[in-house]
Amino acid sequence: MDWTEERIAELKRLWSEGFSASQIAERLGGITRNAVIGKAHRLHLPSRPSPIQRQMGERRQRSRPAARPVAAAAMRVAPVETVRAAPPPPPTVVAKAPVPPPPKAFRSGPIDYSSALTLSDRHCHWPIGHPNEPGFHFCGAAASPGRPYCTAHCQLAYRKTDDAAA
DNA sequence: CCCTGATTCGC
DNA sequence: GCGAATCAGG
Repeated sequence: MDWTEERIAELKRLWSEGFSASQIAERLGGITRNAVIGKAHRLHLPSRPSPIQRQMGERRQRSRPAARPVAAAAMRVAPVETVRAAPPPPPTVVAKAPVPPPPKAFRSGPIDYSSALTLSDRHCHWPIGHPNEPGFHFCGAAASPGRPYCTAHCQLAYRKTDDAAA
């Protein structure tokens, strides 16, 4: 894979939005996180503080999950059937959501997820982008143990408050 | 072990 | 310039 203008732009965008190198690598496809990091380094992209701590400590990097779009897109893309399993509630609205949404439910459905990652249970199922848009994909980062989302998105989806120390 | 980004260095 | 291997770390 060569670094086209588009890919570089995407790299810069995702990198600046706080996505991990592996996330970016999967998003761009065909490259490893090493390649991403190496390229980012060469582009003189600002380095991020400390990898993990950033996820845990801050939650500024919202990634606009497709809460409603899923349903809307489903209607256009294909007959809705099993897609209704709503993706995680929007960060701003999830404030007091008592129970998290079902994990993998929204993985299956009429929507063409060909662009989505091949997610294992260990990877984040947080939808990113609009299901009907080209760039749509699932987060794909390492998920928290026993959870469908990565640490960053878990906070948005579950609104945990008991792991302040963690 | 899982993961993270940073750096090195042969290509 | 590229990125695998490696390093240093949570």
